[in-house]
Amino acid sequence: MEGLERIDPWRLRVPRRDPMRVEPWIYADERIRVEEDSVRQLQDAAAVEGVWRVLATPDIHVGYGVPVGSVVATSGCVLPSAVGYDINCGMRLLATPLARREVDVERLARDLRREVPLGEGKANVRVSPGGLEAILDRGVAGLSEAAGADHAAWRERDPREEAADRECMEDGGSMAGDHRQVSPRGRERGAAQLATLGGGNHFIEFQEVEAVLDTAVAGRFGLAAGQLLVMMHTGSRGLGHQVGTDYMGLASGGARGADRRLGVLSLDCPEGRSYVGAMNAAANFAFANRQLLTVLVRAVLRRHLGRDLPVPLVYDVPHNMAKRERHEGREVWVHRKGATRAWPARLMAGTRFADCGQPVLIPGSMGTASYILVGTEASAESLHSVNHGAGRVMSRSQAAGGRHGRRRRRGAGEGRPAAISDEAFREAMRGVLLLAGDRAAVKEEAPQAYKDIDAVVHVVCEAGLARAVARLRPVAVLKG
DNA sequence: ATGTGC
Repeated sequence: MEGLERIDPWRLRVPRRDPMRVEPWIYADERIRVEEDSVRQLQDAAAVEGVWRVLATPDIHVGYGVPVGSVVATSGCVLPSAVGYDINCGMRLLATPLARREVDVERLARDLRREVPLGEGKANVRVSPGGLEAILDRGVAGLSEAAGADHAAWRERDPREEAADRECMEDGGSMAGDHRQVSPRGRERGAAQLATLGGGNHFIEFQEVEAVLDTAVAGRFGLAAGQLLVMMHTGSRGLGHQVGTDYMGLASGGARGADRRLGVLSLDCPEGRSYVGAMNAAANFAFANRQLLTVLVRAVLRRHLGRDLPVPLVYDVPHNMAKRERHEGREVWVHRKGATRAWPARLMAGTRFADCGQPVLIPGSMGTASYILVGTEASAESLHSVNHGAGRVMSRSQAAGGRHGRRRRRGAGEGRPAAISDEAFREAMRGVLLLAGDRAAVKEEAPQAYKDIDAVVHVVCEAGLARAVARLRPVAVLKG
């Protein structure tokens, strides 16, 4: 793209000019498409008060104010639009001890579909107001206090298993949340939404380990070729969305640059500290959501494959979150929006990953491979961050030809790339069982609407930010 | 992403 300067085969520079305060860079090679509008968003983010670093991963694409696939570090303030609406949207991977070929995956997937509401606006587990407060304040650690929900996802929890699970979650599945900073409307939206999947790119997928790329680390993560895994991708649902809406609105009042969406909240003011409490509360809700979905997944696996089947959690990683971290000797707020923390062994001291580094879970698009990576010391240059997925190349309406393909516009719509045909979609999904909550909407997530995950992962590995541990192949996918 | 938009 014009205006970008190539640093080396894996890095592009966005030259600094007024009013930018810092110079962003992008991890991308010649195969990675970088939209002009997403570069403009990086330039705008680089002009925000208090900004210290701006960088983008190869899955970069346009987001609300700040691109998805970006890392923005600030000092003294937070930037809610650099976290986005789906606070603590993240990935979780469960391992089974079984080979995919010895399991009837289709039966499992169809059974799980009956347990998990798919799509937007769905409800499942309802908790009391006090129970919700415990979850918002302590995440997975608050689940045992939030007793009383009459639901299988609650009754079938195993406290010992849950304690072991917490050792395999970023921040132990528990941030310093403050339920009082979540608006009543946000709490209402979340009250009955635990153990739901949501829509868009969220999924639960049965996968097979197709290739082990680092035998030693894969062994440490409990992964071996041919193994059946369950991966999930979901976040904080309507509750997190409401937190994002409330605080982006609050921050926009003080926005100084061209884009009103890029308002910051100073941590010297109550509003900034409130956002941190509310964001952490929403993050806790998302951790609890993935935990209760895990209970349902385990219940289905055990019903079919044996009551005592071990189904350990490999790891749980957020990819939309702001966290206070120490980088290059200073305390900064690292906002990862569609970017995943990738800590090397040294930074995992005191955890069960102290000898190998943090598992990094990278989904491809629907119907394509996913990857397990591990962080490296060299990822310090990206503030220990990698991509979060493949990244869009087509908007939703573009992929489906209008909202769910129903609206086919003439005139203004002419000249834009053609929508994905039903035949091309079927071909791309060949060999993968697709169970979709909304048959029309699912085409918005077609593989063709996304970048090539192999190319994206290639860049972060070649740039030295992570090492590839395993490549996973989808077998059956549940979508919203 | 989202009880989905002018």
